[in-house]
Amino acid sequence: MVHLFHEMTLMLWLNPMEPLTTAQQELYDWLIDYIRANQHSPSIRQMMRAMNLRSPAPIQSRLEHLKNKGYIEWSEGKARTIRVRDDVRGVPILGTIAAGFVNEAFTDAVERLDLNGLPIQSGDYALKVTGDSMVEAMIQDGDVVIMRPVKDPQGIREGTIVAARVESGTTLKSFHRQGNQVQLKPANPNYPVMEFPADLVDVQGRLVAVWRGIDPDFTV
Amino acid sequence: MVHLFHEMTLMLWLNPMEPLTTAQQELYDWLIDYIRANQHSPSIRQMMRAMNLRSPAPIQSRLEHLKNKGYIEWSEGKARTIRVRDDVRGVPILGTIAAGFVNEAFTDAVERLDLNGLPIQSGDYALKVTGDSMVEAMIQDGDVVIMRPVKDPQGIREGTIVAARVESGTTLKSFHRQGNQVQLKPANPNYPVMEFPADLVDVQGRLVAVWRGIDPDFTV
DNA sequence: AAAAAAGGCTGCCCTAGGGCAGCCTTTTTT
DNA sequence: AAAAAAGGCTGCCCTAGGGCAGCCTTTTTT
Repeated sequence: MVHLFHEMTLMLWLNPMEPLTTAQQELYDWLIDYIRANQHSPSIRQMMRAMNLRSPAPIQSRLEHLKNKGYIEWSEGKARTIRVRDDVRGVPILGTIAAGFVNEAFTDAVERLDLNGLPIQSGDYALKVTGDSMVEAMIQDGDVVIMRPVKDPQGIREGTIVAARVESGTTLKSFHRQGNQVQLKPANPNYPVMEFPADLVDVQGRLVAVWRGIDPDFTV
Repeated sequence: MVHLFHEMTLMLWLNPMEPLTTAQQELYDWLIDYIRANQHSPSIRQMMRAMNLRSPAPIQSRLEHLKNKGYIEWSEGKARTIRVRDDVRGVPILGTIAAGFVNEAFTDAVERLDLNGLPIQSGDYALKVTGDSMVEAMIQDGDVVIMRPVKDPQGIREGTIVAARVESGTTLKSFHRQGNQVQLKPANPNYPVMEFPADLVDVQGRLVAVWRGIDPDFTV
C-alpha cells in the first residue's frame, strides 16, 4: 500500500515536457533563478561564465535544445530576450480535489500584493477544489488552493489543512492525530470525520494560499 | 455630498510618487506595456522608434529622470536590463475594508494558474478585508480582495459584491436595487441590510478575485 | 560495443545597442 | 517675462553580446 502512495507522489512531479540532459537542466534552472531574481534574461556570456565554460558555443547549443524542447524562446539576434514559456510561469494546477464598516477612506497604497511571487515558493502546486466539504474553512467549490509539499509529516500541526491521499482517493481536509490514528476532518457538518491508521495517510501538501477568481456571470 | 464622493474616487488614484512630465509618462506607460507583453525590456533604440525620435539621447534623458524619480532601474551598460520597481508590479493594496472526495489521482498539470497576470487587469486594486460581515460569501477577515473599478454603475448586476462608499464609510457588500434605493447586504445574518438612496452610494469597485495567504501559525 | 547526440573549445566576425558631447528648441517653473 | 528644466537632434564612439565554422571529447542511446 505504502508503495502505491510513493508511486503517486512521484507521478505528481512527472514533467509532461521532453526531458532535459543534465547540462540543459542545470542551465535551465540557473536561467529561471536568474530571471526571477533580476527580472531580465542574462546574456549568453553571463551564462557561459555561470556554467564555467570558456566559450559561448556550448551555451548556444543548450539554449537551442531548450528552445526546441519548448522550454524557452527568444527574439533572434536581440540581447537578453530569453523568456520562459508562458505556461511554465506561475503555479501548475495539477488537478481537482474534493473538498462592518471602516470609517477610514481609501488613500494611497499602504502595501502591495505582489502576485508575481510573494507567498509562493518553487515546488508549490495548485489544486482546483470541487465539492463543499471545506466550506466552513472558507474554501468553496471552484477555488484554487496553493499547496506546499510536506517534507516532514511528523511536523504537521494539528488542524492544518492538507491534501491527503488515502486508499479511496485524495481529499482536502483538516489534519488531526488521535493516538496512532489520523483524523481527516471536513469543515462541513454534513460530512463525516474520517479516521485512518497513520501509515495509510499520505500527506501530499499543506495549504498555503487560496485563490478565487469571481466569475461575473455567477454573482447572482 | 456627491461631490465629496468624487473627491474620494480621485484620491484613490493619487500617485504617491514624484509626478512625471508628459513625455516621461508616455515613455513609462509604453515601457510597462512592452515589458508586460514581451517579458523583457526594450532597447533604447526601440524606445526611440516607439517615441518617434531620431536619436537615442532624449530617451536616455527620460530614462534618467524615470530612474531618479524611482520608477525604474537598470544595470548600467547592459542591454535591455530595465526593470520596473518591485513595488509597482502587482496589485496595489489600497487599504482595508469591513467586510467529498475525488478518486482521480493527481497526474500532470491540466492547466496553470498564472499568478503573473491572468485574471488581473491594469486598474484593478486590492483591499485587505477586516471583519466578518461577508463570511457567508466565503470572504473572511484578513483576505485580500481584488477589485475592479466600475465604469457604469447602472450596469452592476444584482448581488454583485462591491466596495461601496456611503456617508458612514466604505464597505464590502452585496449590491441590490429596490426602486430608487440601493440595498447593501452583508453575507452574515448578524449584520443588518443597509438601504440608501441610490445617489448616496458610490460604488468604488466590484469583486473580481479573492486571495488568502494562510499563516501557518494560525492553522490551529 | 558502436553510433549518435550532446558538450566543449578556439577563434573570429559583426551589429545591436549603450553612452555622450555639444548645441538648439520647447515646455515648465518661478 | 525670465530662468530653468526638459526635450530634441546630430554624430560619433565603442563594447556587450549574438552567431558560427570547424574540430575534438564526453555522454547518452541503441
